[in-house]
Amino acid sequence: MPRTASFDRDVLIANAREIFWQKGWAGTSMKDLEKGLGLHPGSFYAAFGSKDALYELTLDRYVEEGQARLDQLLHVHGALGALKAYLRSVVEDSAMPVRACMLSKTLLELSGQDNPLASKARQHMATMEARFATLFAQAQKQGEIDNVVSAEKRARRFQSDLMGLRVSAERGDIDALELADEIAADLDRTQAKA
Amino acid sequence: MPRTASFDRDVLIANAREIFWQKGWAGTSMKDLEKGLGLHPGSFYAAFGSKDALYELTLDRYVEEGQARLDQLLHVHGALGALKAYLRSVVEDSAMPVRACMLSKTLLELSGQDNPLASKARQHMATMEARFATLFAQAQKQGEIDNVVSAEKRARRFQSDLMGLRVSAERGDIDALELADEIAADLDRTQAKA
DNA sequence: GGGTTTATTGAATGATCATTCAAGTATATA
DNA sequence: TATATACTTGAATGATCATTCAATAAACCC
Repeated sequence: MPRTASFDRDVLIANAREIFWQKGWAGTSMKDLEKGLGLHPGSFYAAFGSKDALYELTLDRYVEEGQARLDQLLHVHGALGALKAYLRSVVEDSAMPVRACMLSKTLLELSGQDNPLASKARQHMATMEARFATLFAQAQKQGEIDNVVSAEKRARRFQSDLMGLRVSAERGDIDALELADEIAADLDRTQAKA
Repeated sequence: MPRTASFDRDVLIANAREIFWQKGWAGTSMKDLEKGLGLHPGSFYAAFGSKDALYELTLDRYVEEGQARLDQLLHVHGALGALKAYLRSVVEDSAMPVRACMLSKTLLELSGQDNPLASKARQHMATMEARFATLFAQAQKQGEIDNVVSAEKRARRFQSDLMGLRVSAERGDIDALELADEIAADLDRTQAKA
């Protein structure tokens, strides 16, 4: 029957994620993708349909990997430890091409233009937030932190701080690891109600 | 002598700031600017030189206005009160077309492409951070907050939290004002060393 | 190994991008 | 009112954008 494709779709999506993450949506041209993925237009469109469709796939992949990393940290450090370790990991992991969160980058670049990808980023943020809430609830249940403030509120604040940390890290002129540790240290403290 | 220009340059920069802030750098086309400013290409290039040059002007303007707003809040609420009020103001001010910080948007969109405007955003962030540090030092001097942690460190954390807050606010699906109050409440608490 | 089927190639498409510039127009002085 | 001077206009520029498609090449089944 037919000829088999010469590329590994999964690898291509991973490469595309790196390119999009670094250069942004508008900043990544088809030429960049063709060069980075080693694909000519015909193959590209046959495999992914469009630039936007591939971007969406990379966004999904990005979140899946974040969740997997969090699961792994949970297994090693427990709930509270995982949350703390996650803060460090996002600014110290040298495998990550960019410091800022890809969801934040997508949201900030595209929400003003009502691009559907911005909504997609919003949804993924909500998913991550829910994941954080589960971990906070677990930490509370195990007595690692108090339950003066609900796990949901803790999660929302955590994600906000996390995104701030990662924007700060993108600046490059400050000690992001120190900042991460400061945020992590706050997790231990009894939370005051706003 | 010559004919006088029919437009107010200051008003045009303010309009451009709004357009750029909302739609982003790549998301704003010359057509958008021509329409939004009521300027034809010739007039535009005579007045501003290039799209990038105007963007830089709007970035400067953006920071000037932020500083002015902070000065005003300082006069009304004092140092610590100004910092708290600033947190609220960035998410509740209906005159602001966008929630996310324009410096963050610029940095995240353009740092991956090594655009000089990203460096400009970085510089402005450092300027704002220094301004915050001055306010924290003042608050410490007046005994409004402890001095366990230096004003500079406080300022860095404050700006990080602020940027996180504003990215969160851009999502639109969470109560940003509540989040702002939570961050503000933390300013009163004795700061633990990381 | 021939035929079928699908992957690959790369030129072509039309749109839009930022920018330029020559021609036309209005104003302020003299 | 005449003229000099600068502003305004909008068509034209060449580059680059994402995407399409007809032609070519390769691999699998019979």
